[in-house]
Amino acid sequence: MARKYWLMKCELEACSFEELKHDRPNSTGKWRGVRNYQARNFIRDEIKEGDWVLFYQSNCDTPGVPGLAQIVREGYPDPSAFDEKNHYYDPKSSPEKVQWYSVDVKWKRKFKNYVSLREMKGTPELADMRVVQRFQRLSIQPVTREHFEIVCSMGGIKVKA
DNA sequence: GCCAACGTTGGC
DNA sequence: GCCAACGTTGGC
Repeated sequence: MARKYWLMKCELEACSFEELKHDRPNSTGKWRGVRNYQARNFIRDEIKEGDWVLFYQSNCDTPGVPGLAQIVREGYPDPSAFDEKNHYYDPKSSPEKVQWYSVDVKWKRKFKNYVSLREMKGTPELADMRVVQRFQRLSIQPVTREHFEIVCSMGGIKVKA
């Protein structure tokens, strides 16, 4: 199975790229609380171990991609949905009838240059990338290999894909 | 803090 | 099953 590429949004407040590297065990973050069906389907069905992730920081002064992560654990039931005290609790989900899924991502590589959304919007080759479309809210987006490589080169690194 | 878009909910 | 109301996302 060919390796795939994704863009995953994370609110800066929830976990920055630096926090992922330094503050999480083994530099690995557990992606919890996705409550959108399209994003859920990607997590459950399509995202595979070894896939590359453009780690995207949203809801901050300069939204953009600081670097790369990689999928280290494929879709598994999101435990936050089962926990009544959790903000993401969903009574419609249970271990018997799982609604929502998690993946784990590991910090991989920081770009030499931060690639801001603004720069991506200004790059004609990225015009059909989802993240640059107006009002594109989907928090997990498939990325083509071509777009992935362009973003990496904007970030000043070369990735052997 | 504003506000457009869009997903979800719930009354009918 | 329609659709209005409401909530959330997220750039600006």
